[in-house]
Amino acid sequence: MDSQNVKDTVRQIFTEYLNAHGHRKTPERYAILDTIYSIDGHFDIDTLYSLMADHENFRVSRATLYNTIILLINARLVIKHQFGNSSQYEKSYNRGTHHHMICTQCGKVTEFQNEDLQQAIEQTKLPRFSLSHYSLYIYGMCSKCDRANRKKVKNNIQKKEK
Amino acid sequence: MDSQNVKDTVRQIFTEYLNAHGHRKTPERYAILDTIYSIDGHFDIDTLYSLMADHENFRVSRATLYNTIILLINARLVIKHQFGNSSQYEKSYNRGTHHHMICTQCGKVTEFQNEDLQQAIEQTKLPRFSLSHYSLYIYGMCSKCDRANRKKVKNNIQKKEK
DNA sequence: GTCAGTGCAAACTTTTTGCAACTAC
DNA sequence: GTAGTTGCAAAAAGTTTGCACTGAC
Repeated sequence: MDSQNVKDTVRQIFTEYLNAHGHRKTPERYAILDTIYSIDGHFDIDTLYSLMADHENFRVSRATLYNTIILLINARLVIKHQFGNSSQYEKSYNRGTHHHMICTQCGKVTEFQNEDLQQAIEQTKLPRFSLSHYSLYIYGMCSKCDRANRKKVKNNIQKKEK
Repeated sequence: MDSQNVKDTVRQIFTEYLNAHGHRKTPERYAILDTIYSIDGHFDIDTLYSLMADHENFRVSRATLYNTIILLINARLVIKHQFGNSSQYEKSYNRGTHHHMICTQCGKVTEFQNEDLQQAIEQTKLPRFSLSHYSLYIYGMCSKCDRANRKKVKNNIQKKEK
């Protein structure tokens, strides 16, 4: 499915959602949806705000962004993550399942895919719970920070032995 | 392992960590570690702050709590979660690995264990990354909300048919 | 015309930071 | 003694809220 096709489809899904819930179909809402579906990977409210002002030439307030994102989450068109300080979001329609590695030192987030892992999670029997979606966050140290840390520890041990 | 034993062990691990990284062994840090290992389940900074003031009779500033928690996370004695608005923490030593189911309706967080799932995640090869811990958050609907929802939908349909 | 939705600014919450005082080493 | 830590208060960062105005229905 190409990018324009996806945008059309999600716009339609959103329209149905808005109708079903008695919400108004404002230009702001569609502009936000469009912008989000132009972004690859994660974004936060601030990034979205800048993107809309700069590229879409459609200024919306942060309050509206927060309001609209909640609708989009409920319509299952956006998912919310919470690593680092600010909430991160990403489009969810037509996007391959992926997991996240988060470096506890530098905060860098890397995505990776793994079919076996995905299957294992999705096939798990859950006690009295119906799964809608999930997030797997793997914390640890990226190779860069790991190297820096080893060096530091080594130095401290040497210092002590003097 | 009984509770006091665990506390002694984690204190020792922390001491080693502090030594290795050239940090000082202050009474505040050990008091915080002790308090955390007296808590079952999740807690946030504010709860920890109150607990220390009320029960331990050891007042530490929030700034120190934030600072120390970072050390404890790096020492792998505490893990951090981010559901809801504020960060949630929990002790991690000698605590069974568990996953989280979060109800998107009522926000209730339930823990569950699953050996197969745990193995599948831990045995996954990660590209240029050393795992320290991970969090699996499964979103969906708990049985209670699910029932309430079905009822509601049923009522709406009946109402419509009148 | 009405009321949901928007923009703006203020309020609020959580976390970080700068600085003086303190203390572990 | 001195540099890492602490406490405090101020600031920053992210999000929510109240209110007047706008525009979708």
